Amino acid sequence: MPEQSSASRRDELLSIAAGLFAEKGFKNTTVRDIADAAGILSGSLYHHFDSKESMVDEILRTFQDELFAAYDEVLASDDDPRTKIERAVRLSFESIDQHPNAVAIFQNEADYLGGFERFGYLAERNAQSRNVWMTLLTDGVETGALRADLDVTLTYRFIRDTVWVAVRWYRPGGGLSHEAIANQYLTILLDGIARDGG
Amino acid sequence: MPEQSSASRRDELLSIAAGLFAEKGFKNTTVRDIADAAGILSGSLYHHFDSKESMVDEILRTFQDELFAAYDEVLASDDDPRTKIERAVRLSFESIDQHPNAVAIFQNEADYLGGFERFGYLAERNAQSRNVWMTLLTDGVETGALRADLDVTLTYRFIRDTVWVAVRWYRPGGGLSHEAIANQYLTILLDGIARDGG
DNA sequence: GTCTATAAGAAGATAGAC
DNA sequence: GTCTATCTTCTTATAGAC
Repeated sequence: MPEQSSASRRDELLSIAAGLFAEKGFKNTTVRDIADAAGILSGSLYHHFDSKESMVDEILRTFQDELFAAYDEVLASDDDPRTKIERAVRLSFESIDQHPNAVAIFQNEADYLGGFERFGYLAERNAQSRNVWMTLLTDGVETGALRADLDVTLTYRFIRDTVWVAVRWYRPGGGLSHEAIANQYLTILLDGIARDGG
Repeated sequence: MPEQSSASRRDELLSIAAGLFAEKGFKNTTVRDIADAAGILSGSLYHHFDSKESMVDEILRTFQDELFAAYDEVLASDDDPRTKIERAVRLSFESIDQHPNAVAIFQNEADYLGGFERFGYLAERNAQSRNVWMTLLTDGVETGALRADLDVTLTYRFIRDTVWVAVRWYRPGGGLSHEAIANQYLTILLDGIARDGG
């Protein structure tokens, strides 16, 4: 099965590239870096991919397709608003656990890459994410699960940034599981760090 | 006064470079980009600076010297632990307001640049920041101002990341002052977003 | 699927004139 | 303090052999 073998090699190279892009940044990673890490010469990469750009494009698209499918599942469920928010937070940390490189690349490069036509879908996904969270939070306030005086827009940005920034220090397989981090995060987010009644 | 005029021009160029580094990233900004924005040719930049690297170095050093002087002042004060934490948070948002470009550059590039000997001081400053916050939070727990069961290390990373990430969307002079953001942030952080008693 | 060889352009930096 | 002119190196990408 030549196609399957070819596909595996593609995935392997993509995984190597993702690790380097995440660690050093897209621009700081040369095609020679990727080829070296894969044990081949830089020209050989072009048998598998059109360009360095198309590599990062494929990494980001694959990751985002999966992530937003998961968000859609939460939105479509009939859980109560607070449970939906918790689920959305948990699946985000799970995503950091499963695809740390893709998350890191997205966090570090999306702003810059999004300015190019080829990566316009990054801005669309950003708007889609905003819709998901604004819906969850607005429902939370309307049903009384969240404080009535909550600034929903500010809270959306707060959650978005604070969840995904964990990719900077979280290491899969380390002492702290993504479930434990999600629990701690939800505790801080939903109950605050001030002493009860303090 | 040739020195003063020279110094202003230096600062002007540094400010232009900082804006580009913050917007596009260090590696994505060429010396030609900087020169174009300043209305001169790229070669002329080297009358003022040794290299592109020395420009970002000066930007980051200046910013960090000021920031850590402010932290030291809070630490040395005789405010109670909760007030110190609030002050540290407020001065961080003020720093984002005053030096948004330097903060953005630090957030985006410190991890990568810190790997080079020349930028080793970035790792030192990182450790120093950790010490500041661990001290503030440990004091907070010991005096009963913060929950006794708080994971201090996790909370430190949480505060560090959540405060500085605001540089991604905060715009000085916009509808929201840095003081207002600090207040909202402290409300979420210290009281949580859950309904009282919910 | 990888290698050899190389083209084409971009980027950081320099020397000396003005 | 800036410009002209240019060097060198790095980087992406290509063509064709194996």
